Amino acid sequence: MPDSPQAPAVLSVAVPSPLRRLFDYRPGGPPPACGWQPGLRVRVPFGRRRVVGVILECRDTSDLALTDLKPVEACLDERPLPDDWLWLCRFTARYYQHAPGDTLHQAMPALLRQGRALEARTRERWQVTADGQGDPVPSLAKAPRQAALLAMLRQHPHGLVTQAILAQSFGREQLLALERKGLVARREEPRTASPSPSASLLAEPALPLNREQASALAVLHERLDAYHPCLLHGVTGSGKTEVYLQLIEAVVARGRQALVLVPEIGLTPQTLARFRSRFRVPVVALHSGLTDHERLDAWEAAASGRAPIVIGTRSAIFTPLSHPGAIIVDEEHDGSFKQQEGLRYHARDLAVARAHRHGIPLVLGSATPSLETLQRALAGDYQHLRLTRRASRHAPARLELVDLRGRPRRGGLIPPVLDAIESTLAAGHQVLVFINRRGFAPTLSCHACGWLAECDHCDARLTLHRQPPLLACHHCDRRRALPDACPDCGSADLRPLGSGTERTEETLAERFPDIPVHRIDRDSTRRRDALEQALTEVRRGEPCLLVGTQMLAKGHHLPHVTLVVVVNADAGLYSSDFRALEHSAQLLEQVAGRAGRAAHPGRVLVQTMHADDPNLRLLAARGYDALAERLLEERRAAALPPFRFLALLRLESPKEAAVNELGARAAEALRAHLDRRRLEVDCLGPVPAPMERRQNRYHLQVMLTAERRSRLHEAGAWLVAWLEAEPAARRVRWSLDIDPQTLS
DNA sequence: AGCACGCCGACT
DNA sequence: GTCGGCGTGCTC
Repeated sequence: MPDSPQAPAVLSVAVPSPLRRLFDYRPGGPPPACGWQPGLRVRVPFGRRRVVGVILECRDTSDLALTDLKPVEACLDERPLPDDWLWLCRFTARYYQHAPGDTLHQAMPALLRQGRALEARTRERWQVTADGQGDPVPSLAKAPRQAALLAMLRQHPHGLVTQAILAQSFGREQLLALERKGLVARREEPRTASPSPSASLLAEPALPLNREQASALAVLHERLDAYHPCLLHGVTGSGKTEVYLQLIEAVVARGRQALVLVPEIGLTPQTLARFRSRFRVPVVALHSGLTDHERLDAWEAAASGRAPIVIGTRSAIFTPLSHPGAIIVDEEHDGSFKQQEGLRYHARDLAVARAHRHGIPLVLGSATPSLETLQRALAGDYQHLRLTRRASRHAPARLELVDLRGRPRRGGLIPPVLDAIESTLAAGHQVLVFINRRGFAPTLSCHACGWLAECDHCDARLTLHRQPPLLACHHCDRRRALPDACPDCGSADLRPLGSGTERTEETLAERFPDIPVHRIDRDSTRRRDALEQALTEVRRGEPCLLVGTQMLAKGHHLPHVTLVVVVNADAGLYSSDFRALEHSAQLLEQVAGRAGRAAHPGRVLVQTMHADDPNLRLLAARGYDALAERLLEERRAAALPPFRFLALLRLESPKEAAVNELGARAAEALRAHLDRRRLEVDCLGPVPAPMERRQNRYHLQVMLTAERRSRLHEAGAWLVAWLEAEPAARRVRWSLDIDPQTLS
């Protein structure tokens, strides 16, 4: 069949490939009923393969001769993919200078990538017919199970789905028999049921708000129809979630959808339960545990508008919404919102762009906002909503600095701290010991010659583990057996150096033999549900010790903990990464927030070798907000983000010479271009990355900084084009990281 | 990224 | 004689 008269001559298609351009095809196969349009998936020949691509442009001409274009094999959709989704993908590809095809591909559920149709899977719902309502039903006199089934279905005016019926130990044959007799009827419905219009929205009443919460909510309610970015800046325990819930209520009541982004470790069964128990409408969760089919169902339910509330981690920002009403980013400062490889997007920043595009409210929530967000709030770009009151009657715990210098340590802890732990346990409370290294000890050393166990693939020490006993590199997968003697001098006097979670756990178990010690780190929680199990145990409230890494710092509600100990606060103090102190302060404040949330006030003991450090002292004396303001002044003075924009070219190769040469040539070429074009962009480097050798690959970076984002963008685009044209760049892995989150 | 082509080393 | 190492080139 010939194409309709208005069919375009050329379709520009984004194909799954790292190439930063589109490929032109001629229309082919049966044309879609809606006509050729951007957003339609097509199967196309590409090289020697057949791939699924997305039409991005319909044109009349191509740079190539029309006869050189291959025809599309088939159109896979009846309607284009959602246009808000398409817009976001194109925005993302442009902003992060990433290949359009790869961007679209990553933002799509796996089944759509494979060419499956975008349609809701259905299930059957069974309802009693008018005939079935008649009483008694004579045809069931000799069929007691069918009669019982009919009686059960009569209890449910909205009917029951097959699965629920089979779960009541009725058989499919009984259903079919009732159907043949015209007593029940079935109908198909999507897996994610539409909210029934009659039912009330809330399944349980909203909680009362304090004055601050109420005024924050009032501000949000005022402008539900416009782009309205807000920082919800609330201390731990101040009730941010209740504000989210009541905002969502207002959004859903207006027939709109709410999208909630949470950090990777924040999508716990508790969080989800809190949302699900509040609302009578479906809450769709997007997490790593879903099957491909479930993910597609969720995507379709969001795109069709049947899912009024969508909650998920970073990648959920790419969920299409037919009736967007608000976007909420909880713990907006959390590092997991930034993807650290491939398409290096920041979900929080995309949330800003998306809310702006849709003209809807955006809530960025945090107790310890990122300096980027805080600066925008202070400058008035975002509305600054503060929640300063905690639900419990206690003021947030202050950090008490404990000087480590010249004190003997056991398992990383000094005697007065051990004493404080002892008296807390004696009072019947729980103690959380936070330590930022897992394993038994950060490394193994020879007491005779000073040898240190080092990885041969990375510029890093090997970590000593006890269970099982081995030396492991935390930067690659390298594992080594424990040596009996020093490989350098033969001495048998090998000793652990420093403490990790395992050693602190061991020390505490020895010192407090009657008290259970729960260790929470990546190793101890590798088994599924191990974390939830331990936390359930802890929530029972018996005195116990918790030893753990960052995993313990975030979110978990631990009402019986009244003492928090930070084994070493010094990691971020003197780092070469200008964001290290910000991240470190956020973590300390989060850890401190675990103390004393219920009936008892809390204490936070922070061990440090730098008890005189002015930043640490400011944090301890006046809290995160005061330190953040000082850090902002430092950033302004040093011309660093958020007062200047950054992009980082990362280069990596097993061959040291190859990265060094390419890095030098790229920086040189870029600097020449910047001079020529008088672009107000600075180029620094190349410099080796903080850990130059990782997994036997050499890492190098070139940094671009600019006061104006458009200039940075222009320079980045030029650099990418230069690298794509450069043959030597094909032997080195490189990526341009826009708004890098860390410099490592 | 795939995927092929092509041109040199140790095996059935 | 060929299986296979990874350099090079291409994808409408």
